Amino acid sequence: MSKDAGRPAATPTVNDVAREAGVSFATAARALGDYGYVSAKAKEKVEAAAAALGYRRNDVARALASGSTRTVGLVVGDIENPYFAAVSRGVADVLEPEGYTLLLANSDEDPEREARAIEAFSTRVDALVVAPSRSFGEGRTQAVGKPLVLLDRTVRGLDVDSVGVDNAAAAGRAVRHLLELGHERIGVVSAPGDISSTSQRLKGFRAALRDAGIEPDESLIAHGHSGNGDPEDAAMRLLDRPDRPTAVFATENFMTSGTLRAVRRLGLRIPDDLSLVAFDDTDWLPLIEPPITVVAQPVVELGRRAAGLLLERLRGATGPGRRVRLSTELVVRGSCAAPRAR
Amino acid sequence: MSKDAGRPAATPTVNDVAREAGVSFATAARALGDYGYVSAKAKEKVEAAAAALGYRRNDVARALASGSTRTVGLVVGDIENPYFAAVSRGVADVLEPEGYTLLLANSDEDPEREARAIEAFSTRVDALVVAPSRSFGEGRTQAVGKPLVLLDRTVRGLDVDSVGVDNAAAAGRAVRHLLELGHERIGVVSAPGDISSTSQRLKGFRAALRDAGIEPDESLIAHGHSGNGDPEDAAMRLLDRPDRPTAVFATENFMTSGTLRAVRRLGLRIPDDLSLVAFDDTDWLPLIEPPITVVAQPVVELGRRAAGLLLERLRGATGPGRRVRLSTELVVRGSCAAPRAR
DNA sequence: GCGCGAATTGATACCGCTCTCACACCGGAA
DNA sequence: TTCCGGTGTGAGAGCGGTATCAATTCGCGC
Repeated sequence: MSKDAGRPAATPTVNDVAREAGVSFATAARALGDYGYVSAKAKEKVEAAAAALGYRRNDVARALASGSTRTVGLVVGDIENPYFAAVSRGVADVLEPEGYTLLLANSDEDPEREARAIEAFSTRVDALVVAPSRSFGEGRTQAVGKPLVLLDRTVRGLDVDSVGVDNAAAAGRAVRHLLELGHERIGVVSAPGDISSTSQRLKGFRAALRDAGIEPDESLIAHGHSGNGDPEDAAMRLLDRPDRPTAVFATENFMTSGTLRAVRRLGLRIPDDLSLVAFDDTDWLPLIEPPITVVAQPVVELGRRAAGLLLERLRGATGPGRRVRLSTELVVRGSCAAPRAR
Repeated sequence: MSKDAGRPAATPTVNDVAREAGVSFATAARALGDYGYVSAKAKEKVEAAAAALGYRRNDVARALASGSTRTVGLVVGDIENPYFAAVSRGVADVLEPEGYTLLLANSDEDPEREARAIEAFSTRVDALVVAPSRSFGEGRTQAVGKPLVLLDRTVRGLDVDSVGVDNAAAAGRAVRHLLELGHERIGVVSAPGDISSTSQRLKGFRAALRDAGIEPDESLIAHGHSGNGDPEDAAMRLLDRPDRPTAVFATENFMTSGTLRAVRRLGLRIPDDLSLVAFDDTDWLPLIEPPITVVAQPVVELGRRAAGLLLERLRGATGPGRRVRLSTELVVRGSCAAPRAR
């Protein structure tokens, strides 16, 4: 019995460790899992055996037995959007020190892929952060039955935690900046309007105009999808016409770069021929000539707060959904000027 | 018995479905799991019951029992780097249709966080894609014992699949572009040299100079970390001196934007005062004035290929590690010109 | 009508871990 | 000495699936 050849070649289990350490399975499990009563001596033996065998805990089994995966899922619209990339960093920053792992899924702003992602997550995560698409229904979330935080967007009639900014107010601030410079014909290059954050921004845009006594001209609102080229086309529709607006508000990262591409293609000069305010700041917007004026969201902080809310729920907090609304900042750079006399 | 109150409130299991459908557990499991023999009638009953109860398969349990998680882990250096964002999209594009879920972890280019991420993944994924940090050791991967694909970088002495580009050749091409324009004092703003892809790019840089009969001047190579501000400082060190180079090669996204910030701060004009070639293309580099000339990697395709290799291994392919080297493209835009006479 | 392989079904042994129990032991209070 | 609460340990029952195997039923050729 002293010479037992043929140790299990595969990854060792608690059982193997127990045998090696000369204790019962239960004791080994306690030592390894760090719960219950274990004498210092036993713990030491077990740990030595574990090290010798190269034991590593099987998280899948642990999750099944304990009912907790120590994992959080994040469903974003598009990871290539710097907004989401930054948010995901914020989420991970808070979650990782707590021992949680972040799972990420791209919905590509496609409700069907979103549904699949949530479905796939439903049994393998403890909680979810979702940037909900247009058709994000209650059905989905109820089915999940786990802590959920909505990111950036909200869903009518859904009483869950959410994190974002006051999109209408932020957009209004951007537009007011243009109005104050004297612009009256202001166009918008917008993401699809069925996303709640976008529709709020449009609402803020219209409200700001009305407050200034200007009736919003819906024909000056061009919509593009975030796919390749589409935002540029939308911007072209808006700018390649004789009565083009003197200023443009771009509602989101991809719309901003699309607008800039169109501007370049048309040979327009900013801010002489066209003023531009963008929603969302990025690394590179200050590097454009002239640097672009933006309404900046505290992106990383948004992620942190989302993770914070989740953590509270995971720790048992109950109660109605909370709305965290962080404030935005108008960063004035060089892309806006008074409109030229026609 | 016809009236059974108190159905399980929690998410139903196969057992609940079986009871509801009036079949045995085994049959329900087969119908739900889509394996073995099940009569059409039984399957129908089970599916109806599952729908009625709102059954959803528990992936954790399935993973434990089957030994496969249908999940792949991706460890990137920094998700905010467009390079990694694009690669992750490529990986997901290939994996998702195959029924795999993508897990993502940020290492922040920190060996310790990388180790933790891999550790956390080791038991919950079927395979890994890793952009290895400097100190990525064999120990780590052997311990994992699962299909592994190295991304962008390689590790000496590690015989595993890897995907990337010929960094030395690509860098050489960029530098030659500058040489052909007549530059002789060429500087580099570089990421840390202990990352293999970066060191290869530096190697290519030096080789190209030597081929042109120029002895590389190490003092013209400035290193920055990808953290905030650091790349800009590195670029400042290089550019804010009387004998500054007439051209700069930026080895990576963050180095490129850092260089541009420094250029702007110093009031230099591109390409009059300084020519610039960057490694890696992004959405916005064409929008800079002048648009930046780059060596572009097929980023999404790199991710796809990595996923492809993984899939083959997951299907049982064996054999020595394969190296996939995709080709890069020099995209000449407007940021390079002949050096001005001093 | 009988025989035999294929189709179908049920029972049950795991997967590797968590967690509840029962039991043994120990020292101090009664 | 007896009783008792706190420690330490081992047994064993799940968690919710997958997979194997034996038992039963079905269909069809002869």
